Amino acid sequence: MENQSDNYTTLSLMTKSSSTNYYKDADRLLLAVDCIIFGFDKDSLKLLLFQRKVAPFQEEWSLIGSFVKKEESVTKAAERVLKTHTGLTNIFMEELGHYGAVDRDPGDRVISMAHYALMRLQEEDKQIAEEYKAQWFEFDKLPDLVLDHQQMVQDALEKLRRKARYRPIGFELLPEKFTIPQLRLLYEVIYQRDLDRRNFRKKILSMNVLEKLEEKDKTSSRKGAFLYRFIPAKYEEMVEKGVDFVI
Amino acid sequence: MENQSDNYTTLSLMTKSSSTNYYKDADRLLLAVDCIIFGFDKDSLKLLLFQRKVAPFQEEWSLIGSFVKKEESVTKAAERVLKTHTGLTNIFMEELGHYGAVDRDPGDRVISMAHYALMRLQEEDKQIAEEYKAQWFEFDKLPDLVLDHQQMVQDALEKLRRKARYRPIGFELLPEKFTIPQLRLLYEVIYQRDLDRRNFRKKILSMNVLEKLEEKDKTSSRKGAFLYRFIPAKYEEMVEKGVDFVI
DNA sequence: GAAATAAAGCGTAAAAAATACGCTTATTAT
DNA sequence: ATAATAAGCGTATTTTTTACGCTTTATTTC
Repeated sequence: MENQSDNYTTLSLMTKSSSTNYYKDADRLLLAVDCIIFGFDKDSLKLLLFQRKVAPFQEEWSLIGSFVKKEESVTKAAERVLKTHTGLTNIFMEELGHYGAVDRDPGDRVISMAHYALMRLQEEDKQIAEEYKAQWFEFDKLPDLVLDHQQMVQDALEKLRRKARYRPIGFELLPEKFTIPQLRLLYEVIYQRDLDRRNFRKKILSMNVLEKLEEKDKTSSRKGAFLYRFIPAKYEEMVEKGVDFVI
Repeated sequence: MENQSDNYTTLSLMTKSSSTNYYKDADRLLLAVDCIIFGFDKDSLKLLLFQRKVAPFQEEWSLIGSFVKKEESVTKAAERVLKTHTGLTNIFMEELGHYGAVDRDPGDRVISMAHYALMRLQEEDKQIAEEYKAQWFEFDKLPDLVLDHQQMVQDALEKLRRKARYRPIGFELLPEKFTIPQLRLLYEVIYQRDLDRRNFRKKILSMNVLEKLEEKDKTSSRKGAFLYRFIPAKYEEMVEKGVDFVI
């Protein structure tokens, strides 16, 4: 399926379009995807990193990434990267933007399409990461990263903040069932500021996108807090009505 | 400066990184930039298109675009495209996103980095466009476009709307001096809905980012309306103070 | 040159949303 | 049984948004 040839001309002859040979004068470049993977674990934001396997900068900390192959879409490449390093699919992932400076990678001219993803973290995920030689870092204690990955991480956090304000992506970072205080804590971590306990509850409940369950979670308080579930259909309904989701 | 070789191996040997030959197994792809250029002319939104010069789809209507060259950044490529087709530089331009489906271009595997740009339109610009074989179309009377360009245009309009709501990019579409009613009309065109004359004025003036001039513009009413100028420094001040720009 | 016209511009009131914060409730540790 | 603690509820206050009447300034028409 994947073509391992490193000779472009040969490869070109093997594709359907080569016969007409349009665009033959254009430069051919290396295109990569890099993924900024956010994880949320109880009360802190984490980032998935791994030690680069190839030179240059071998063994240094890096975002997970790969080159885009000729026969896969950029999106598919990003999904492949995620699967390769976490074993997971069906994770919320979105384009962040391109990083295309000529000299961003001393190894060669490489343009990277950065993507960011959100996932809920549980013990099993940490073990899985280790299996795949990746590691979760506290967001505010990151090591130095290769190339322009530091910049990507910073841009991704900004995008996450902006996006989370107007779209219900925060739920991607929580387990299916969560309490209102947990949800609030998540937003406090993302925005790095306190949110009023009572007003936050009022606001989120007034949007009518949560279903209250009978169970309580008692791991973080004596009284315990009721569990809720996010109902995507109700969110759609809300959008239809023209009401905004704003936190 | 530009390398015209279509043989990757040869080209590779000529670059600084080829000696170490990192990444030699990765596929090399064609990367393009396409630009969605919005123009605003008195009271209507327009889009710049041109007739494609190369096969396939030669002579059909297309966004302006080009392949990214090995020795230029993606951003520089987008600026080059704009300059080539309008003669203009220093135009507000921003990344829209990538279009990377494997079969999006039957000519070859091409990934496109779409960018959108905003510009004020005056008579001279229309003539310039003609010189460059480009043409301004009313936004709601666009011809069929090649490839996935229709999708790009639709996505760009959505991004423009979202962005214009929270960032002062609307000013990019107006002449340096403009009246409040003109500014309102622009937003009405972008959002396709009426905005209350009096409330709009109140809101925009309360932000304190405009400087009132002594001159009046009398082209669109008997009474005439005072001209204003957008002061970027005041906008920065506003951002510093933590006040939001929201229309 | 007076009257009619039309958009620009100003102001005020009502409605809705955001914020601040006191008080009650449920549970557990002592 | 009581103290402690976070969850949850309610109410008052402030701020923002929306609706819309009225005045002003210049032009066109008669």
